Amino acid sequence: MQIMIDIDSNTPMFAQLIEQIKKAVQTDSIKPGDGLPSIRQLANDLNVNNKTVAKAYQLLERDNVIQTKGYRGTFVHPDAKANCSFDLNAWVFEKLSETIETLRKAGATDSEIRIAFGDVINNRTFKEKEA
Amino acid sequence: MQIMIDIDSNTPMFAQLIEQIKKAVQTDSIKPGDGLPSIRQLANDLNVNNKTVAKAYQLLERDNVIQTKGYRGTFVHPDAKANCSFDLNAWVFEKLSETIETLRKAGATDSEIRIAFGDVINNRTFKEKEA
DNA sequence: ATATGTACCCCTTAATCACACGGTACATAT
DNA sequence: ATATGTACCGTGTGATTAAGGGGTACATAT
Repeated sequence: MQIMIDIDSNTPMFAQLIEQIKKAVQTDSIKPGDGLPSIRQLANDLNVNNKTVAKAYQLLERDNVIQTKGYRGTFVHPDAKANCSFDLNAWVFEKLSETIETLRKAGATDSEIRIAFGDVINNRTFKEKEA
Repeated sequence: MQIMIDIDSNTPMFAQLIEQIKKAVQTDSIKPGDGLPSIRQLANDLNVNNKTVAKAYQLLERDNVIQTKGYRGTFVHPDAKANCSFDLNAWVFEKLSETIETLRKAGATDSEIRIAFGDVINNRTFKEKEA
């Protein structure tokens, strides 16, 4: 498995990592149980920050594509191939599309929608905007 | 009907205008058919920009609280009092809360949700991020 | 000692946005 | 002429964010 990172790409580096590792799983380039390079090592090889690799690994583990076993390292998840096919971000995109379409049809301004969205995601209860 | 604007308030000026006009309707301080000050005049009285007043008026008209009759001026909507009770922004807030809660429970990161939201509301089709 | 994932603290960069303002112009009708 | 709502061009300010980096530390186990 070889990973290439394009610094000048429009897609962020951690996303490139996720893409390529998923592709490696889908093409059987790496199989369940295989060990992945450690965060520090991969970061060093690619000349990126540890946190960038760690971010990619965390998201991959959340999606059950890889598994981290503490001090023992990181491994490909048993059901990696199946879990690769589900794209959480695509699903999030769809759900938000539906909701926003509803709000727009109700006459809400994009600006209003954006503000309400910001309030919700920052756990600001409605109309409670302090100084 | 008297309107007061607090420049230093945390709530934007156009929102203050909406609040006070709605309150004036709810307290029968102004009644359906009554004429409202013109945009330019109210802006001048309050020492704010025309566009700030215009924005408030447009939102009030969308919510059927007031009615603009072109060159004849702006008037209180026949069903103003009833339409005042419905707060579109509160409804938008609720709808977004439900959706975001669903997404969070599915494991989506707030950052991921924010990015997807930005893509949707800017009419960027999924994963089509050009340079 | 060494390596593992992980969790904090800090920072810079570029981008986006709400809010408000300024000006200019238009068709409408008085 | 004058006033109405409306639409378009622009400006600037302050806030928020993603992405990435730098550093330091921890418990775990070899």
